[in-house]
Amino acid sequence: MGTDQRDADIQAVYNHMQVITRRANARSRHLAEPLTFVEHSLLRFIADTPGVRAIDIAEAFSLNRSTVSRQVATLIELGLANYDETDAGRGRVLVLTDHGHQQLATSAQVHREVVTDRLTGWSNAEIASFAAALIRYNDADSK
Amino acid sequence: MGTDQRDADIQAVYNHMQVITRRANARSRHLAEPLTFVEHSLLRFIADTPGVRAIDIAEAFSLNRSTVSRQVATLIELGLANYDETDAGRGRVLVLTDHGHQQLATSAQVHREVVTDRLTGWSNAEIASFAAALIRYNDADSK
DNA sequence: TTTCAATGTTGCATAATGCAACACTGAGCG
DNA sequence: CGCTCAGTGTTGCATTATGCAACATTGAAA
Repeated sequence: MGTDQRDADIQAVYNHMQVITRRANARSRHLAEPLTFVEHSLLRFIADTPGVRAIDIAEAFSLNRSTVSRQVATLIELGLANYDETDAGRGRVLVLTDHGHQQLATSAQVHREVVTDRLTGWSNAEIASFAAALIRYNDADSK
Repeated sequence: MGTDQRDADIQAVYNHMQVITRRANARSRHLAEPLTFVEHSLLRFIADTPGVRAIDIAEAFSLNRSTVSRQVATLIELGLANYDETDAGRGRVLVLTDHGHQQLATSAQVHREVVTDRLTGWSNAEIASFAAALIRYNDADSK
């Protein structure tokens, strides 16, 4: 009995993550706030990962090098990122420009507000618990 | 102070959902199990929504009619869905074929197993709570 | 019965992606 | 100290998902 319920709950987890993904994709096609979904993801990863190179992004996102190469070229064209000229070593290290940091902060705020609306009526503890579960879930995939 | 923590947790919720979306997209590009991400989503929506027409799918998924038209054509070519010939009325009602039901069940099982692995070490109560939070979160978006 | 709005389809364009071939460069070896 | 090669990045070409707009179809209502 406990097992059946557990399986049902696991199925629900998958189904609702699928819905989240579908809706996130749909939203990202229509509104490209200050930043595209791809741009936001990349900037955040660069900001959070000191010494990161294009190849690292490709691995982290399961994308082809060529795809990342083009996306990074776009970020640089937009003045959001740049190569760390002070760096020596294999490959080229990416860093955010001031503009990049600023745009990322703005974009994050926009999205945080959307999520805030959707979490109306949730207690602080419920949100904290939800965030913790999401983090735990993602950590399990990083292994 | 509670507010700061709440904001931080909300930001974490967004960030980790972004990761989930990114990874789901990446996985769906590489492995198309028995079914593609799009196919699985569509079949599940058709299965769960009696009397559904292509236009309903377009609205639910925020896709253009033309896109859905082509995707549905693919499902029919693959023998996964069909028009309900017994139906009269505006538009054409979609139903799953036996093969469609079967493939959806198989695909759901595959994904449930993946999720099961990632939820190793979680108690039944923790999973139930996570599923409930995801459902609650998605419901808030349907309004 | 006729008309029209709702629904579905198709031609054309765009964006994201993969693959493969090529170009560049630093690390380590002789 | 210079050479070679593996690691990294770029570019040409193809594919897929998507949107838009024009067109086709069809049931609902006058």
